[in-house]
Amino acid sequence: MGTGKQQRRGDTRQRIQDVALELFAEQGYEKTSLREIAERLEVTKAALYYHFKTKEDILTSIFDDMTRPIDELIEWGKEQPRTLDTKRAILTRYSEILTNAAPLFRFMQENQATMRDLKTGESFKDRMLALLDILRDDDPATPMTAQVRCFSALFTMHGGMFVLKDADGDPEEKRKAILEVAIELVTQAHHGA
Amino acid sequence: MGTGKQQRRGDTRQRIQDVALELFAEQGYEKTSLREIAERLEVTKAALYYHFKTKEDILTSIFDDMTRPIDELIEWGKEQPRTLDTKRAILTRYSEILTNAAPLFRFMQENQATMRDLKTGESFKDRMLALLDILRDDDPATPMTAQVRCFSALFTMHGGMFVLKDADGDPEEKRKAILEVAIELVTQAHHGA
Amino acid sequence: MGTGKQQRRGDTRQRIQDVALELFAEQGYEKTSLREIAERLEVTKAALYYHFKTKEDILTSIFDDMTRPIDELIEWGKEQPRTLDTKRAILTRYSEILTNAAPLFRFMQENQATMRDLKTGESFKDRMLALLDILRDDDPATPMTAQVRCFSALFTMHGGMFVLKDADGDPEEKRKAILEVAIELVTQAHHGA
Amino acid sequence: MGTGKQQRRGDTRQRIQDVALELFAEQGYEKTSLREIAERLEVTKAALYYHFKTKEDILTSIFDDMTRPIDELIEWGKEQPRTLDTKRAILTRYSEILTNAAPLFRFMQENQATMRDLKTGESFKDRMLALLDILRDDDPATPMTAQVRCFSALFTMHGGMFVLKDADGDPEEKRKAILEVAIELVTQAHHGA
DNA sequence: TATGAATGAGAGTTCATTCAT
DNA sequence: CATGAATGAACTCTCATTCAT
Repeated sequence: MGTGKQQRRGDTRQRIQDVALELFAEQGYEKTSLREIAERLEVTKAALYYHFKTKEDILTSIFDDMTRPIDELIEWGKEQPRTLDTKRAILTRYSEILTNAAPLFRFMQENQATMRDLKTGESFKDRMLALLDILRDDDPATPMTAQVRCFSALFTMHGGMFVLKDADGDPEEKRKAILEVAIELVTQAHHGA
Repeated sequence: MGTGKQQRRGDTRQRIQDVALELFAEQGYEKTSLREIAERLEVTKAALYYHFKTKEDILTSIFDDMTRPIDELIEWGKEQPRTLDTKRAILTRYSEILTNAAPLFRFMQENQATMRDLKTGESFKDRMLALLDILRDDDPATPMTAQVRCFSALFTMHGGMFVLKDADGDPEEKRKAILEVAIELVTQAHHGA
Repeated sequence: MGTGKQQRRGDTRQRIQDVALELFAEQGYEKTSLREIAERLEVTKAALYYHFKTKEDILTSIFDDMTRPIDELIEWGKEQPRTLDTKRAILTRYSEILTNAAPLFRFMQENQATMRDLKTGESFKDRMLALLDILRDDDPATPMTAQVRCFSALFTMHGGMFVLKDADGDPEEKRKAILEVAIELVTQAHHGA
Repeated sequence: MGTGKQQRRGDTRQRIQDVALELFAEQGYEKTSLREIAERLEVTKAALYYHFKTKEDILTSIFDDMTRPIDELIEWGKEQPRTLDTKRAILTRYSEILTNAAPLFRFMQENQATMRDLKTGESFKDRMLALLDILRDDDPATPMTAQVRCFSALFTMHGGMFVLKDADGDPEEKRKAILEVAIELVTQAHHGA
């Protein structure tokens, strides 16, 4: 209904990011060619290069926009006392972040090999470790199982998103169940288990 | 001398699989070219095609060899009563399988996007679901959290492998800690939590 | 402050030529992109097209400005008697022209393949032949060696510029030595050797 | 007459070098695309990559074959006494080398900007300097003009090839004239002029 | 006097794959 | 049991150029 090329002006950069993430998540980073992205947008490949310096740059730019909430969460977490309440809050907020940026996290989950040699991947790993640092206690007496529980909580949340995608049931209910289990894991760890 | 090309006769097929898995795990499936594999083996690309029909075929053959233990485990599990002991045994044996074929599972973990459109990937996913089916009870009254706990157990074991790779501590100890947490999760699920 | 964009007004055309010649001489014509030129000037590529019709046009314009002295020299030379003194004067003045427009001549020296299919290149070659015509005598009895000596004189002057650039010694002294040899070559030619 | 694809087997590498040099000399290195080379040979671009690792590698391989005579000449020259006879012999033999590999030297002459950032170019420059070192005397009292005469001799020979290409007269006669002038220049230099 | 946005053509390069020998 | 030679399709990326604003 008239939303043709007119409305597109000025938002091309954004549209590239959207379509790219869509395809990256759908097919993987390596298997998605710039030709595909361009075709789906009905622009030329060269147009992509007007807005982004390289293919990797497209991906990076998507991350930059979407990982800001995580950085804020980490910063906030670092300033809080290491209480169980803090940890619960971290997980709760992280669960929301995950939900809001689901395609991006699905992409990461499924393209770890690719992420590994992208600068962006490296920095994301650092963020995860920072979150882990907040969840677990630095006490050297902390048993190994407690550490396992903590990363298990994180993994459960990440994995849950797209595993339960296929399962039946209300998405919101599923999300809450995942969060609940994650919180429980961290709670046990907090109590030294 | 003597360990040169002489000894190599006849085991080329095996050597291709070894090197291929090594590289696939290291760099990802898409980013590993047949040229690289051939070069590292000091044979020509064409030689690979004598032993395998396609690139995908190399990967598939590796899986065929290595997933047999899982199939046996599933078959065994299906015939057992759905007791907690059975589930514990499943997890314990699965932990060993994972350890024995670590590079392969690391590969799967990091190349999910690739796995998705390989026939092999599909069938592996089926195996995972079969395992899940044994771990969780089919009772429709089973709460969602119980289901989450089950796949969380599986995810924890998968993820643990290469997350704890970087962490300090004795590998065997780490493996046991992971298994312990996984069993606990399934136990809770078994009790309807 | 004050030497910023303010002072630049109106001399953009000149600045483009300067930067372009700089880069053309440094990297060659083909390997210098308009993007580079624009970036170094902190303007957009499109701005270049406001001032010049094509890339080649930029180069041509530089030549037009800088080859005028040569045209004047040729014109002057044609009107003079073909004495040895005239030839000496030609070489002396040409040596000065070369020194004043060193980057341009370095560019030509090193980009002959490019020059060949530029209209400008063709016309420059004509100029060289015109100079040669003045230096050598048209007498059909002139031995081949005399002709060789004449173009050798020209070549020596051209090549000297950037060969001796690396050598040690005072630049002005080197220039004089080159001129001296060139004059000697033409002198010998003039005397029929 | 039956010299179709049959005869071509096994000499593809050589044919690529031949055609490449032909085109490089004709149009310049940058302006010659691999597509052109491939088309003229009636093979695909990929075939070129079977025989050579990169475009630059094609050029390098041509040089490797053709500069061997120069290396031998330099080696020979270094072992000789620095007499005038030696220098004359150097020039004479160099003149023959130049004639035999005329297209290559024409290419170098006209693509100096390109040569400059090729490893091959660097090493060729070294060879020229080595030749110069033999021609000129290391005596610090040697006047600048003597040095100029020496490189002028070399330049004259290089330049002569393709300048006199257009001129009228017997090629062999022209070559001899050039050689004569070059020898004279070096002779004068040798006598301290 | 310039810019922002885009294009079409083409570059060099790599890939999985084939097949006669 | 393997190689040498080649292909076709695709890739990422760069270029000179255009044009409405």
